[in-house]
Amino acid sequence: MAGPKGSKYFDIFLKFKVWLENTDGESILGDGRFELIYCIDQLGSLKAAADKMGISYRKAWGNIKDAEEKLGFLLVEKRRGGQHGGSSVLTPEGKKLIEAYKELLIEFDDAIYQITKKFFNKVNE
Amino acid sequence: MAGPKGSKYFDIFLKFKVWLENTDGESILGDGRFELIYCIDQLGSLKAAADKMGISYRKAWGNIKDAEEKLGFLLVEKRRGGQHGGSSVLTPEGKKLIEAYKELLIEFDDAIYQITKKFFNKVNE
DNA sequence: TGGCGATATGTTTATATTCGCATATAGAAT
DNA sequence: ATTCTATATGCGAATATAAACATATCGCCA
Repeated sequence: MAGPKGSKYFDIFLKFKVWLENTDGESILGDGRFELIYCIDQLGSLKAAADKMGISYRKAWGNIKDAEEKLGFLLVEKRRGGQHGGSSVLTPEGKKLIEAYKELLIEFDDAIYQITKKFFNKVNE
Repeated sequence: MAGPKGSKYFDIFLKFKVWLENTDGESILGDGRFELIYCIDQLGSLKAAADKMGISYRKAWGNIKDAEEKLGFLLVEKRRGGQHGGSSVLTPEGKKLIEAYKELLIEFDDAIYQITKKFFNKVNE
């Protein structure tokens, strides 16, 4: 599930990417961060999610914090301390976001398939 | 015509980007380069196109060369010397590519509009 | 043949991003 | 109290990307 989505035709690929931006044109959330949020939801921990994705905890934490600051609300409810050091679970808003995004990607894939087919037909006319 | 395309909802935007890649995962052509090619077509000169886009000739030339190398065919027919120093016109392949890309973007915009409407409805449920 | 203007290209400088190191803190359990 | 582990965060190093500088070449025309 890593890397941008896209369609293939012969040896050239038409790729696409979707992401959220705020009014200042700053990137808030893209595929990578959505996947990270998804992993947090699955694993209950930012560290575990970072490990699973093969990125450093520092980076994962920075990404979540940055997204939350730009969105203006929390995506993850974080606790620290305790027997297991701490934990992270999604807020209702975070949960809603990944659900909506998941469906978005499915619909995108559908649309892309149709559009790119036409594109390559045209290029090879 | 600069910057990524997208749809708006309240103060958050859903943006998208499309581009071509080769089998090595190298980016070949995106919005910027397509616009550059379009300008060359309009102006008949790489320098004039670079000026119009506000980028250096060095950069414009490098972009075109890079794209051509990765595609394996020429996008622009270049001539140097002569009364006016030289000129650049699109090859038939280059022309086809920008035509197809132009239509692609229109269809993308359509699809995006529908999909993002649904996305934001879901997020705000 | 000398000038002009666009193509052609290597080299270097600057800027922006990302990565990773180091370190602090919370809090349940023993 | 001490230990254990995940959250929290500043900062300098390492890369990647882009911008800028410097020159060479080509070929019509005066």
